[in-house]
Amino acid sequence: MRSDTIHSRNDIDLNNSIFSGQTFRWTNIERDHQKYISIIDGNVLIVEQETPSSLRILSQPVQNQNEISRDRLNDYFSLDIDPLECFPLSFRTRYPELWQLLLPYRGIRVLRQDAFETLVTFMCAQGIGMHIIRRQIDTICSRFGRKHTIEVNGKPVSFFSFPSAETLAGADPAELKICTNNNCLRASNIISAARAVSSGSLELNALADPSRNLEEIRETLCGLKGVGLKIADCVMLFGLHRFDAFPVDTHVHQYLGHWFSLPGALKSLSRKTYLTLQKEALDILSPRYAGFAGHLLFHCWRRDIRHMTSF
DNA sequence: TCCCAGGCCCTAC
DNA sequence: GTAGGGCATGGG
Repeated sequence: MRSDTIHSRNDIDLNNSIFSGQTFRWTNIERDHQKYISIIDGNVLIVEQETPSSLRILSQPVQNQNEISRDRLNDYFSLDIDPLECFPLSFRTRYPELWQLLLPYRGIRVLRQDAFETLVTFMCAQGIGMHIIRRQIDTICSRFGRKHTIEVNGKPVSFFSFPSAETLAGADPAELKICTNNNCLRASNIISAARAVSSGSLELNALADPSRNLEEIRETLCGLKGVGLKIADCVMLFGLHRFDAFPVDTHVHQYLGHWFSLPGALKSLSRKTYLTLQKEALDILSPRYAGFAGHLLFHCWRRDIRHMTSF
């Protein structure tokens, strides 16, 4: 297994940052040592904290694929981005108390994840708690993904990769329903989305072109059954690596009212309210990094104000 | 028991 | 255009 170390200008806290919610595919295998495992680009990766600003990564390619490069890891963990610089000076001066509250969250990264995996993940995240979402993804992987067993400190550890679009396109709806919290409609929608991707009628790679217009991408994604504004924005932020995409979920809806007193936050989150709130948020945050900044606000809100511990 | 959790969609008005 | 209910389950 190859070992590598990647560094960041900022502190990185694995337990409190990278894995705090934006991905459901990293699993803690050694809580005492903060050791996590996942599969990225056909490589089994084990990540642990080396120093406050560096990660030690053990990687092993699966199925004779090439080893993952250091550049790719820096890209995946978005170490090219300084989270605090995602907030404009106007924000820092206008909201000094909130700014102080955000400083401990400087280690939070928005991972540049796989688009299809992100799409399915957020299709599983409708109106239910974080632990059920994680359970759904775990079950999808264990039933439809490929099993990999590697050795960690002399002990075998088994892990499942996320299934391909082709695999989910051919999934039995009754079996997928077991994975989607018994929700038939959700299972059916995921199969439809997988068929769109595997048949080529939905080209996620083309949507990842950074020169493309956000609204145009969102319109395409919203053409899928079971995908609305929020899920489309999450796919753009986490799966298409568009840090300018700003999803408004129930928590964002709440903090936009609490911290910024946006009048739209008092209304229910209809399509119209969603778009209004999003536009108003972009006036407060830097448009280029609104989604990245929003992710720090999201976790700060959940942990410091709502005192939620799950992620 | 009740409310809400990283929503979406359909119906009634 | 907006409000309300269904989908589903579990934790606080």
